[in-house]
Amino acid sequence: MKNITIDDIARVAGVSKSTVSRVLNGTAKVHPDKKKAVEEATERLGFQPNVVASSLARGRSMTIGVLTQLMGTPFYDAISQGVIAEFNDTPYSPIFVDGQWQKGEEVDAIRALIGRRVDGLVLIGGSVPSSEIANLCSGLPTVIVGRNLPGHKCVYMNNEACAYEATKYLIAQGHRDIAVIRGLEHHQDAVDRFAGYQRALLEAGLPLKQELVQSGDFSADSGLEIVGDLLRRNVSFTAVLAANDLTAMGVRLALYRNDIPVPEKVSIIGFDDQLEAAYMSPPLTTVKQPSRKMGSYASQCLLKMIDGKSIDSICVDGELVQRESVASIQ
Amino acid sequence: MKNITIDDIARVAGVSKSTVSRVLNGTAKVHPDKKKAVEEATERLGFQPNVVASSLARGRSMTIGVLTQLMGTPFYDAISQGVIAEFNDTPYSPIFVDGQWQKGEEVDAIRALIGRRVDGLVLIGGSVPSSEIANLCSGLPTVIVGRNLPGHKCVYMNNEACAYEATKYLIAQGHRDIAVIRGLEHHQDAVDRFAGYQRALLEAGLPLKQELVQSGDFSADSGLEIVGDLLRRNVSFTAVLAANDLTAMGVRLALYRNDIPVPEKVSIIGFDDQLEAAYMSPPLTTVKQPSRKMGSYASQCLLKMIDGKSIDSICVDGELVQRESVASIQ
DNA sequence: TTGTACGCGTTATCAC
DNA sequence: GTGATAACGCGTACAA
Repeated sequence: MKNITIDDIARVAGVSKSTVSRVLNGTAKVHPDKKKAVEEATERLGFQPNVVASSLARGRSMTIGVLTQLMGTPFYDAISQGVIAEFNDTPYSPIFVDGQWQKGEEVDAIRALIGRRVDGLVLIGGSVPSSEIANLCSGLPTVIVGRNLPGHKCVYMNNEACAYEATKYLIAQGHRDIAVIRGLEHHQDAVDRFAGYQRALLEAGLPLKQELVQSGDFSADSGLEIVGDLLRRNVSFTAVLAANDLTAMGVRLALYRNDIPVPEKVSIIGFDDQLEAAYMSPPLTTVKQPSRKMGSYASQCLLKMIDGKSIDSICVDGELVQRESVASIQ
Repeated sequence: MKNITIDDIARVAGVSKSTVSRVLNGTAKVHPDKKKAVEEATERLGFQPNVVASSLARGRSMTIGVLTQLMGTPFYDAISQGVIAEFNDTPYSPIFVDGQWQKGEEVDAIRALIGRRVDGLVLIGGSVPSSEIANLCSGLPTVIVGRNLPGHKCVYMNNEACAYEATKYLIAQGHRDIAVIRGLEHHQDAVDRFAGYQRALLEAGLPLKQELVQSGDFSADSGLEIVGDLLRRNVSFTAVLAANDLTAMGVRLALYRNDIPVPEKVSIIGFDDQLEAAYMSPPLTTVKQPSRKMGSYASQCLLKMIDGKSIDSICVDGELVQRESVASIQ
C-alpha cells in the first residue's frame, strides 16, 4: 500500500511530472485536456501531495512555529485559540511547543521550531530577553504577542493606561482605599498595571498605602488568600483592583466567605474579561483584553511579514467593561 | 546567509556526511575523535539539522496532527493544552487545525494533516462519522478524545454514569424537582448525560417532568436564559443539573438576578470542574472531567501506537466534586 | 505549452 | 568504522 506520488499521477494522466505539478499549483498554463486528465487521476487515485517533499523542494515549510506558555491562565490560552483560528484557512499550519515560561525551555523550543524550518514564529508571552530573540530568530519573520519588546514586531495591550483608567474609575466612584493585587513579580504586565495604579493615585492626590499593595501570581487562589488575610488583619479597603479575572474570582470568594456584600461593601475590578467574568455573581467589572483577537492580529501580521510587507507593532486598547461589581460610595 | 547543512559540517570536521549523520542520530559507532570533531563543528557553526529533509528521507515527519474544535468551551481547550504539554518533551510536535465542529471542515482538516504526512492523529471531539474516520485514517495511528467511537482507540468519560451519580446525589439530598439543561441536541455527551439523569429518576420512582428538561448549547447564556424563563413561568424546581460548568454559571446568575439563594432555595450541579468552578460563590458542586489529563492520555496512547504497541481505549472516570452549591431539603 | 534533468538536505544501503 | 551513492517526492530552470 505504497503512497502514491506525483509520478503515479503523471503516468496515469499520460503527462510529465512537471505538468502535474503545474496544474496542482497553478504555476503555469496547461492545456485544458491535460489539466482535466491530471485532475481526474488525482481524484481517482485519491492523491494527496506530500507537503514534506514540497517543503524541501521549495525551501518553505508552510508551517508556523508557535511558542506557548501553558501557565493555565485563560489569557494565554485564548491567544493560542486566536492563532489556530487565523491560520485555519491559509495554507499554513501552526505547530505548537510550550515554553513553560522558563527561559531555558523557551530557547530550546524556539530552536526546535527553527530546526523544523518554520516560515515564521509567533511568540506568546515568554521571558526570553529581547537580544536573544533577535539573535535566535534573525531573518525569520517573528511576531510577539502579549509582550512589548522594542525592536520587535509586537501585539500588546496598553496595560499601564488601562490600570490607570480602572483605578481612576474607582476613585471617581468615591473609593479611597483601593487594594491592588499585583501579578507575578517580574511579569511586565503586572509591572505596567501597577504603574498605572500608582499614577492614578498620584494624580488624585491619594497616598500609596503599602498595606494595600499585595503581590500575587495571577491565580484565583492568590486573590482568595490575600483578601482573606487582609480581612483577618482588619486592613480597611472598599475596593480591590485584581491582577486578572481569575484573581478577581478568588477575591470575590474571600468576600463571600466573610459575608461581605459585593459591591455594596467592597468593589472589584478584574483584568481580561474572560468568558466567565460576565457570569459571576455579580457580573464582574473588568478591563477587557481582546486576547483571542490579539492572537489573530499576530497571525495576520506574520502572514504579511512573510509576504515581504512591512508592518508595525500593534497596541490594542483594553476597555473597561462596566458591569456590577463596582458601586459608588461617599 | 545560506543555511548550513550536514555537508558543511562534514567538510569542516573532515569526515563524510554519513559520519555526521551517524553521530547526530547515534545510529552507529563512530571513532571518538571524529565524533568530537563533528560535535565541535556542529557547535561552532550553530548547525540545526533540517527536520524537513530528514522527514522526507525517513518517511516519518515527527509530527502529530491534532484536530481541535474551537467551540469556545473550556473542556476542549483543556484537552488541547494536555496534548501540547505531553508532546513537549518528545521528538514529536503537534500541529493544529480546527474542525469548527462541522463535518466538512473536519474532513478537509484531516486531509490537510495527512498531506503533511503526520505520523499520528489526535481527534478532539468532532462530528465525522466513525466509518469515514476509518476510511480517511486507515493505516495511520489515530486516537479520539472526548468521544467514544467503537472500533477506534478512544479516551472518553463515562458520561451516563456520571450524570446518573450526580442526579442520584441530588435525589438523596431530598430533591424531587430537578431541572436538567441538556447540551447541544446531537452531541453525544449531552445525550449520554441525559440518559443518566433519566435512569436515576426512574430508579428512584420519580416521574420525568417534561417542563423540567430543557435543551441548551453548553453556553453560559443558555443557562441564564433557560432558568430565567423557568422562573418567569413559575415552574417549580429545587435543583438544576447543568450541561457543564459554563451553563451552571449562567444558571447561578439567573438565580442571583431573581434573589434566589444558592443553595438554600435551589441547588446546582455542573459538569467539567473547570478552573473557575471552585471560585464561584458559592463554589460549584460539579462532575470533574479530567480534561487536560485526557489530552495527555490520548497523546501517550498515540505514542505507543506509533511504537507499534497495541493499546485499548481508555474510559476515564468522572468524579463528583462536592462543594457548596447543593443543599439538602425535606 | 510541455518535458528533461537537476537540486533541496537527510537517511539508508552498500561496498571497502 | 567509514565513505560513496542512491533514494525520498516535489519544484523549477532550461531546453524543446
